[in-house]
Formats: sequence, structure tokens, C-alpha cells
Amino acid sequence: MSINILLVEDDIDLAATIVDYFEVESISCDHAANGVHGLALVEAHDYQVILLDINLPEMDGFTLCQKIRESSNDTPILMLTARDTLVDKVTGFDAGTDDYLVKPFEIEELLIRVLALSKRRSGQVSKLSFGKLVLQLRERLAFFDGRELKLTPITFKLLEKLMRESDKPVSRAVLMHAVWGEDQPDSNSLKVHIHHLRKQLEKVQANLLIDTEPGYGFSLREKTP
Amino acid sequence: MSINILLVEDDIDLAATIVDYFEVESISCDHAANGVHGLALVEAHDYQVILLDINLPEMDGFTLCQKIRESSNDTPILMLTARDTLVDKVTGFDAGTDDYLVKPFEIEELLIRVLALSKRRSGQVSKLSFGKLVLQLRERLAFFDGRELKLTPITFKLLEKLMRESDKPVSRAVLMHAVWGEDQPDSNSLKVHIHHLRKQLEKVQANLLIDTEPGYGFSLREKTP
DNA sequence: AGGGGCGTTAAATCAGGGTTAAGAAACTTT
DNA sequence: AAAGTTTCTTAACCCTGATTTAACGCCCCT
Repeated sequence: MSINILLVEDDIDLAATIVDYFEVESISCDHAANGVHGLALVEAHDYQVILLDINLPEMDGFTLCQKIRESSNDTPILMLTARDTLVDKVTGFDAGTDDYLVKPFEIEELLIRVLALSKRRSGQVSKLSFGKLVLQLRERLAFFDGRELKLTPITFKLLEKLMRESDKPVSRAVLMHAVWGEDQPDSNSLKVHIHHLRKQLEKVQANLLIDTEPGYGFSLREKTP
Repeated sequence: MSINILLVEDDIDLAATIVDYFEVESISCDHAANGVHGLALVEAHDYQVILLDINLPEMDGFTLCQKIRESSNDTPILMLTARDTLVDKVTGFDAGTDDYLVKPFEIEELLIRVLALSKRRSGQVSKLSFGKLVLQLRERLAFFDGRELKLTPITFKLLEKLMRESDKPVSRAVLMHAVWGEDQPDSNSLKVHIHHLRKQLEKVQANLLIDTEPGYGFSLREKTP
């Protein structure tokens, strides 16, 4: 199986070294010298791993990483950071980074991590089921017994979280965090989306329901009438 | 099964080292640099283990620990204490700590303890029993000998507190605090809820009763007629 | 006999959750 | 760039059940 990765790095010499090294290992490695070009490549290809330098002209690594994640692309991203500061790391993980490497690094070390990340991706489950309900995570599709549920991005995330914790009640705070992350809407959005989700479950005649735990949260269960 | 922990530590370098080390062990480790942020994260996630430094800006480790326990969260907590003073240890265990580690420590030692605590938790069913009476804390359900008690949030908290101190009388003040925390209703709510609780115990024919200690409080006991 | 503490009851109030619709924002299409 | 479409947020409303409140009765005690 061939591996196809992208390197976004403005240091031409370093980039050349990496690309060369990876070619020898028969890993095909595209290269962009700035963030804008990098983003264009990401949108046009399906990479197994993306390597981002943090200091980039035009658009820095964090911003690029965020933009990639915003387009719901979950390709593993490895950050190349110049200094070993925690601020960088934390911001990086927050922006959706999967791993990082501090410069200067051994190129063998980079290879190992790239292989690990590409493996993680291919080993990643892309389907999530609960009874006859199936989520295709990559395609963002949901089916109950073959019938499709029409879900918006938010209701999809909601259902995903409920399914990952199925049969356990999930607190409102945890649900909100799963959907909106740090900055959450100030009002009753959650219950509106729960309502949409319930309607969709009805519409496909799923034998499932979203149970409310008063004062706490919700749980996804099978109907037991 | 993936492990998910929280580290609350204001020493950025130390935090970086720990987060780093744990990531390598594929333990995902969130980080907060102060108590307030830490508390927010605890409320929004379901961690397997929480690591607390004692000296923290804004809210120290003990206080944070107490607040976590007050929200009936029983996630194992490990304290990182700067000095090996007996006072610290005692206060810590009193506040609801499960383990502590004295700085400076070997990071391998920390890993071992985290793994031990996370195992303890996963083996733990969050159930509380007294005779045939069982509270399922996560699911917020109560059963006597298989029959379910219909409890409202307040009566549930009441019963929980009585069970945690079972066979001992619990003062009104302590009960009120367990249910309402700081701002409590000004009138006779407590006795009304005690009454509801007694009715529920009758309804499931529990051989238990809530005994009144005149002028003091209540205790949960077995009937001994 | 009367007062205090407790138990019981019912009514009044409140809060949480469900539903709906309108407008804002984001994204598509032309 | 404009129009149209979908999705998200907000706010208003309703309903139910939980909670508080207040009133009353009981019993024990001195």
C-alpha cells in the first residue's frame, strides 16, 4: 500500500532532505512552501498524513491546521515546531494536531511517526453502530436499517457522541463540549438540536429514543415498551 | 481502551514534560494551568483520572478537589504535593484524594500510579448499597430488591447522603448542605422531602426507615421491630 | 394548657424541558 | 455579486412535574 503525504515547510533545504528521504522509503511526498499553497493541495488531494511547519509565510501552521479541521478533514497532522515551548504544543493540540516533533529532529524519528500516524488512520474505525443504527463517519451519513437520516453537522455530532456513550447518560456539559468545543452558544440551542434529532429518529421509525435524565443530560437507548 | 486524564498544574515546564510523556504512552492528557480552568474541564469531560497540583493560582488543589467531590464526581484524584508534610497528606485525603505523589518524582512512578487508578475506576461500578437498597449513581436510579424507587433530583441526593453516612445520624445542616450547597431555602423544605423519601421507601416495602434524632437530624437504619 | 418540634397535606410557585417560529449566519448556486 | 437555500441561534411560549411555602395536626414535655 502506497503512502501519500504532504509537507508544508518553507525551509527549502530541509524540505528537500525530507522529500528525498521519503522517496527512498517509497512514500510519495508533496511539498508546499507556504500555508496558502498547502491548503490548496490539501483540498485537492487525499493525503494519509500532513506535516506542518509552524513558522510559515502567509499563513502559519496553527491557522492552516484549524482551516483543515474546519473543512471537516481529519487527516492526521504532525506539527514541526522550532522550539519546545508548551504554549506551542497546547495550541497545537487545541487546533487539532495529532502529533508534533521538535526541531532539530532525526529524520528517522519523523519517518517512524509518519508511519504510526498513517497506520492509525487506516486502522481507524469509520463506522459506528448501535443496533440497526449506523454512522458512516467519513461520509457523514447515518442510516437506520438502510433508511437514511437527514442530519445537519450539529445533529450528526450530537448523535455521534450519544452513540459513543450509548446506554449511559451523557451530561449536557459533555454534549455541548462535543459539539461546540470551547465557545458554546449561550442559549437553548442544545435542546433544539436534540429535538431535531428525535424527529429524525422518528422519521426513520428507529426503535431508539433519546432519554432525558432530568437535571443532568441525555442518553440513547433502545425503546422498551 | 484509551485513557483520558486531566492535569492541573501551573508549572508549564513540568506540565509539558508530563503531557509529553503520557502522549507517548497513548494516554491523552488535557492540561489546565489554574484551578478555575481545571474545574471547567472536569465539568465538561469524563476523565479516568485527575492529577492536581496543590499550589495553584486562583483556586488551590484542595479547594478544587472539594468542589469536584461536591458535584458527586468520584473520578480518582492524585495530588502532586511539593513537600512531604503530614498536614498536606491529611488535608488531601480529607478532601477526597485517592493518592498523592511528592515532588520531585520519577515520571515513571506517576505513570504507574495513573494506570493503577484508572484500572481501579474501570473496575468500579458506581453503585452505592445499603442492605437491599442500591443506588446506581451514574444512571441516577434507585432500587430496593429490584423494585425501582421514583426519586426526584432532591430526594435522590438526600438518600445518597443518608446512605453514605448510613447508620449514623446526619445533622440537618449537613443534609441541607449536601442537597442545596450554599444557598438554601428558608423554610421547611427538608422535612417535606424527607417525607417524600419515606413514602417511596414504603412504596417499595423496604425494610428501612429514616429515623429522626430530635433536635439534630436523621439517620437511615434497618427496621428492627 | 400551651409551646416546640416534627409530620402531613395541599396549594402556589418555579424551573426544566419540549416545541415552534423568526431572523441571522453560513453556504450554494447562478 | 446576488439570490436562494440550508442550518443555526435566539427567544417566546407551554406544559409538566418538582420544589417551596404555608397551614394545620399531632405528640411529648414541662
